[in-house]
Amino acid sequence: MFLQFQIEATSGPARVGRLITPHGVVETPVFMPVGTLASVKGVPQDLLEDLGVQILLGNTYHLYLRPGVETVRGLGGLHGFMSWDRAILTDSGGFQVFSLSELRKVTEDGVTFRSHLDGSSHFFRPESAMEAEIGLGADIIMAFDECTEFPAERERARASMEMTLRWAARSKKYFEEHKSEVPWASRQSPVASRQEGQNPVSSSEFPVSRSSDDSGNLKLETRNLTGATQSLFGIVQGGMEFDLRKESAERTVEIGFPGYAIGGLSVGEPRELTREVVESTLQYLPADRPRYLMGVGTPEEIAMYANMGIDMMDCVLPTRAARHGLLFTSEGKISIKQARYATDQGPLDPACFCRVCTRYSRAYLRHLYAANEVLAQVLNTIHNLSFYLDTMRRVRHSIRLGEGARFHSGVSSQPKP
RNA sequence: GCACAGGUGGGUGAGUGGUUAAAGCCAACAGACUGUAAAUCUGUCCCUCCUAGCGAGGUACGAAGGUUCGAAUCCUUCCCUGUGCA
Repeated sequence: MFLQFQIEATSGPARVGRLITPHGVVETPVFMPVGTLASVKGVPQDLLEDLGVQILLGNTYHLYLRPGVETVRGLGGLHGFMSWDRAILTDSGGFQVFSLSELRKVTEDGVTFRSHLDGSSHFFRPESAMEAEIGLGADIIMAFDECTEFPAERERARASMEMTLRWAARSKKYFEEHKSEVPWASRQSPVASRQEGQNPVSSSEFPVSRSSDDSGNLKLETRNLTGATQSLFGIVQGGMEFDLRKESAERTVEIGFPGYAIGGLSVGEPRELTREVVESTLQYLPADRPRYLMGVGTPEEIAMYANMGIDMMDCVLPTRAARHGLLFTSEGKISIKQARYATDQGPLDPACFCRVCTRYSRAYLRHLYAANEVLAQVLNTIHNLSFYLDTMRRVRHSIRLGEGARFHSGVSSQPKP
């Protein structure tokens, strides 16, 4: 097993650690920006590196539909395709079993989706999802699960959980038999750039040099990945039933994975219930493995869950909300479209030192949004991601200081001068 | 000056006798967004009042008159705009 998880400090249930993947180190607790279609909408990869992003999400279902797994594989897997040499995690498509409920049919064997792009029919089963995730070549891949809808009757939640468990075992079996087929197995990790020797922001432990060859193609340089494989994480389900969560956790752990995710949350339930389910589930997940809470949350929530012992989180909220004009700041949420900001010369968040807050006024950001300029989406997304990443930096810092139990969110937790 | 074509709510633009305070789109103003079918979606968008409702009044389709039980819609005159001809 290539993935290593080192816990460096703890504070109560919270821990700070390092997740060592084939494509670099991820400091945990971590917030992982979502790049469903091999792109964090609006933000180029070099900027993500500047922001300190160490791991990105991609989505198997979406990439399978377009551009297609074999296309991505042929271009060096996701890392090579999107020119991102840091870690990547792919979701299996399990969430789409939930979110595309109008377009799918679930059976024991798998799920038939009708493509939201062209209506064509596609069948996903644990084995084919694994095949796709192996082809995409992320560092961490997720088992194919059924994200149980909310609300769900207890018996429905149980049946769904049982199926996810069977699918988890099938996922693992297929993965173990085929994990050597990852695009970068016993080969070079393809990462491309046209500039030689210029990689000023890379924090990778495996420096990657970049150049183009005589044919003008991007030359694929290298980190040594000999023997490296992907890591498959299991996913706990069980609806909002505490005992089902416990059973799902224990039986998933029994199957055995290098990391465990808590899924099936943030599907419309009250936020307080989310917290209770997470809290009740965490105790059944092994302390020496990374714990990943899927689909969460607001800045306050990611700080809270990190302090409860969650190591990894992802959420579309910062990126989607940014594109819709909702910005997270140390003073709360700001809807930059509001008329009140039309002549506001102040920075978006006076306590934030991101490249947006240190350069542009609220009036300008509001204008960009109102004028429907693409730059509005870019700048708003950069700010929100910066705010989320700052939030996690502060959380990690406070855990190291033994203050993990304290509540931290974004720059507001910074001591005021 | 003559001949056509027009003048509708912030804009655009439907509507050509009653279910029209007047479609749709845009703008404007709010709100939502949590493993991305999301640069999306929802609401408000003439004024006043309240018991806040497919509520009550009042204004309103260039202007003024008229026909009609009833007019943005039909008629008359006037004003204005565009195009063509003088």
